Amino acid sequence: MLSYAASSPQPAIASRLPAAMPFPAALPEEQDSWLPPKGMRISLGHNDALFSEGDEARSCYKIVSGAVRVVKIMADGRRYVVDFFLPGDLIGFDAGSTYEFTAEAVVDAQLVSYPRPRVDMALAESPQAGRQLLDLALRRLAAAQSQMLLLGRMSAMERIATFLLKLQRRLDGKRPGGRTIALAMTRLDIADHLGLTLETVSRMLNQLKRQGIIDLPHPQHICILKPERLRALAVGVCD
Amino acid sequence: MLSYAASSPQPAIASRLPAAMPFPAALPEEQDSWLPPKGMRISLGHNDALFSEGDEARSCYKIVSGAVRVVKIMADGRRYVVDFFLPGDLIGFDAGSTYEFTAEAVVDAQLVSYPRPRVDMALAESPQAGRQLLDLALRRLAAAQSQMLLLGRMSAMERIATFLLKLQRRLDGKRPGGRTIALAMTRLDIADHLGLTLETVSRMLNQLKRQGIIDLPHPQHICILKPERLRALAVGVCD
DNA sequence: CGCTATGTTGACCCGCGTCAATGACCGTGG
DNA sequence: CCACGGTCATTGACGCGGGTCAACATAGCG
Repeated sequence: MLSYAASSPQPAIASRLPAAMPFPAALPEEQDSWLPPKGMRISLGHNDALFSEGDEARSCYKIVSGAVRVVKIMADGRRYVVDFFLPGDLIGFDAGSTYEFTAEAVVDAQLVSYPRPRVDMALAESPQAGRQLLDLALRRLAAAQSQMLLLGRMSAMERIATFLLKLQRRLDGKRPGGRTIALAMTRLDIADHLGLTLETVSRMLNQLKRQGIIDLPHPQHICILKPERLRALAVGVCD
Repeated sequence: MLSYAASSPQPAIASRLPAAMPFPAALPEEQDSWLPPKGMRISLGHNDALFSEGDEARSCYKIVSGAVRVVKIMADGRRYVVDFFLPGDLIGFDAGSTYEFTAEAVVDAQLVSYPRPRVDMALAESPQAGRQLLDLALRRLAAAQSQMLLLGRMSAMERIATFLLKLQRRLDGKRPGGRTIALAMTRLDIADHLGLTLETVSRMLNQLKRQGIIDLPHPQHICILKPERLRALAVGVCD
């Protein structure tokens, strides 16, 4: 069983220039015009923690660049990656008084922080602000439910195929047309998100490559050659 | 692979008297005082569908008595039970214009329906109504996330133990003190909720019985004899 | 009473986890 | 520029947890 050394708990405030930026800069993705106009800028380095399970929830954050993963960890070190957050995504708005999971930068990332009192004020003022936040929560809930179907009932190959397609659609909104996915996360991150092991993820990806369905020019770059076959695999048409 | 014959799609409006009522009558569980005062009463018989995936979302519902399961079904018949809903619970409030899963009565059930236009009106009027609905959505989201950890990373025994403890806590709020859980759902329902098979659920329950941790006086009744040992199993202390 | 739905139990097997060895890549310092 | 060490990915061998299949038990229910 793996255990994960907790990286330094305090966020690295020191600014860094991201060397390689696998994800494009933010577009105004989610409807969050209701947020307070200006928040404090935060820079995180590779694997830095933004907050940890149990921390007092002081702020919520919007990703500007890079990528963040949200993880839950069991007592014995088993890890589950609840979700990956990309530029434009809002994170931590669903916490009560305390965060119930840990957030870490997958790669160097820039965020904007919105103190919760400020957010609550904005919610109290604008009637449709609450509505938009509710809609966001409901979208997250729907996504969580289809992830439960994936974890509960899909084979390894179906999970991988579903993940790749979903990731492509997400990135397509930002940088449309690209058939090549620039992966920010490692095989282990993907495995912990899909309820698999990193070996299984690697095997499935290379099996897809051998079948000519995807290409792997670089470990972190996945090129989808035959989306329709991937779609068939995601629905369970065998091999 | 099992396939599930779709029961008659239209809800059985004909009233029935529930013969055995495994769940107690509703208490004012969730804070939903903001709901319109009176909604239409609905009675469902065993396995009747309340609504199906793809139906136009006209209403949301509150369970008065009985139990309802919410399921997602894959093209080839694989099934996942997203959640079970007990008296006091609100169902269908998270739908967009159309339901994205099917709701069926586990046992005979009574519900109250609230037409969505009526609900939207209540939301527009009261400022804290929206806040309470948001809180409800966020509680559901948190529950979904811990279910993902269960599905992605827990062994069969850990899933069963976690499920039993969670179910007991839920029922305890309504009928406190009881060490015996009156199960409304079958082994298949439980299996489809935990990402297992009905045989595995049966084996694990009987293994717990052999170890003296629970008793099974009747297939639908589970008596928790040693909650602390169950709690240990849920966290992963082996056997 | 028999019919049907549900639950139990055993035998077998396979998909994926586990363990281990090797390879590719990258930043760092000599 | 290259040697070195660390991280990540790949690949193979092997085993096990839980899925699959099948037989039988039990319990409501007409």
